[in-house]
Amino acid sequence: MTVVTRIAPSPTGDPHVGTAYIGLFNYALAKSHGGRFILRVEDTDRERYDPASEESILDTMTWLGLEPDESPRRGGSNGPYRQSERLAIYREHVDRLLDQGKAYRAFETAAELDEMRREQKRRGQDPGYDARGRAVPVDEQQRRAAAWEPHVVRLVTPERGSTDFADQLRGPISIANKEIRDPVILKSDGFPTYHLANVVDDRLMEVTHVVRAEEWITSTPIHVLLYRAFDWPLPVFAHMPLLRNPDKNKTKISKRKLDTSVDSYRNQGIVPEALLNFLGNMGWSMPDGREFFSVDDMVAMFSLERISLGGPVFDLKKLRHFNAKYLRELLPLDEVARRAAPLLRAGGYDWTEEDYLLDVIDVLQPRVETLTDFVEQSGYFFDDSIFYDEDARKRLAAGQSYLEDLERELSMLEFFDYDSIDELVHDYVQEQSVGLGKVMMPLRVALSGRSNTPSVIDLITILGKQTVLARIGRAIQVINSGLPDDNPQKKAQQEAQEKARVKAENEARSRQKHAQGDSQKTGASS
RNA sequence: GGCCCCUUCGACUAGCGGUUUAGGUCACCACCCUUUCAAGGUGGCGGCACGGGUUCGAAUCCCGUAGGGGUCACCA
Repeated sequence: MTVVTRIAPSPTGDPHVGTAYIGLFNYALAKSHGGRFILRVEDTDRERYDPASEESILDTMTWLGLEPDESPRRGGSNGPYRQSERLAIYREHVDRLLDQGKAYRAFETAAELDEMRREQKRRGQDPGYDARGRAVPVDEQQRRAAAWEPHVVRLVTPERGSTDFADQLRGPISIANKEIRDPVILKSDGFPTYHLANVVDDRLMEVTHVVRAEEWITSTPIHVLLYRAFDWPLPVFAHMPLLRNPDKNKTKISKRKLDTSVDSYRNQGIVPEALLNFLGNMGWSMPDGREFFSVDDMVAMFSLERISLGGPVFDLKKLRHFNAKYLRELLPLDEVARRAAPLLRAGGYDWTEEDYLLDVIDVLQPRVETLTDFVEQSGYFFDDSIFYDEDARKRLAAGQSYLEDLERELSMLEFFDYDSIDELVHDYVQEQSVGLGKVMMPLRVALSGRSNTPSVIDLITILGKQTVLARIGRAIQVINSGLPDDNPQKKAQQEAQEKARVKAENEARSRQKHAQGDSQKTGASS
């Protein structure tokens, strides 16, 4: 028997990490059995429907690499894969139940139902539909329906006993039938509810394993009853633990308390491999204890038995750690560069030599956690207008003589490669008999404007002779143009002037760049 | 509140009756490395919710309690 799994997202907003999570496990289960993985769009709620959402959910699955074998985009033999296009199918199935007396039309208005619940509450009863609609004779139901009286269709459920099913992860689950009470299966707008559409579609799409979030456990008896009403065999049910907020009580993951948008993580520079690996460790573990693994690795080793049931907290720090691991170890350098490039371009940076980019990425790699960190930390590699703040100026001033010496010595250096530079600088430091830091820090600041960067020798090597000399020269100018003194007004004025100058330069550069054409810009993914 | 599910370090987890003085990872702390910041290395802190059973033996099995979550819609 072919294993068929599915995810059934509702297009009601941004692609949700929960969808990615459940998608990953459905994908892994199907693929580990050589089966199929389906994506079906559950757009039966016309109130919350968001037309942009479906596209973005589909795009996100592609970005993640969890390509469905069948979907609205890809099609398939059991389509359509959008529930709003399957209304006739649901209608037909509802009619079957109606004909067999397994369902009935109910005509209560919303106000009536509200009143019923109020009354139940007043009496201290649990609120719930009291099956009053069953009392309406079938011919009357038909007559009123024919007269276009608004109504829903409800499933007849047993009043006594219990509905039992097996959860693959939790064992037998039994829920008393009095908890169920004739649920609506067809809404008055002619759209099915989740329960009906879900069961019918899973059956017609040959789904064998229903892997979904824990929150569905209590409505599973409705689905079981529907399968029985249609005389269909049950699929395997497996209810995954719910991802949790990092709050005190670990409540169900929610937009209010956590960023739940996959797109948002994507825009923050999280790579799909890391997100998936992180998610794969939520409630699941490799038999050999490996924590870093690809989706393919997961597929190779997957089994439902290794799922643990405690609700895992979605820990941003751990996600970032996984991402950092991918960025600096697991992904090859050129791949990291390939992914960072569009973000850098979007940030207004440019370069001509591919090797230059690789060098920059290479030295920055150990100090980034996300792709966007590359943009934040690499400005001085692409932008000559270094801004020296007060702290920087102090550091420059402290090393003025070293800068002057080194400018001269570097200008005379014939071979401007790492080893030569390294030798030159170290010789100089020895000559002067000062601490390395006393020389390196002013140099670092002169070249980058900041006090934390990769190794200074790397900086010099990558930036190249011309740029290095120019920057040291300008730094010396800055020192000579006036040390920051104790006059705060003057200081503020200086800084404002300097900032304005840098800003103007940046704008000029960016205008130039736009004018040159930006057909390659791909950074602003949405 | 009724019903259902869950419960190993702050977080993610390994463990499926004896190999356990409960292992790993993140976070945190310390040290090492070091021209800064990182990265990396070493070490540390820290847990089987509680109470009963079953058993020669329980984190592992059973019951209860507590705690947490979910669900009770013409939303999925």
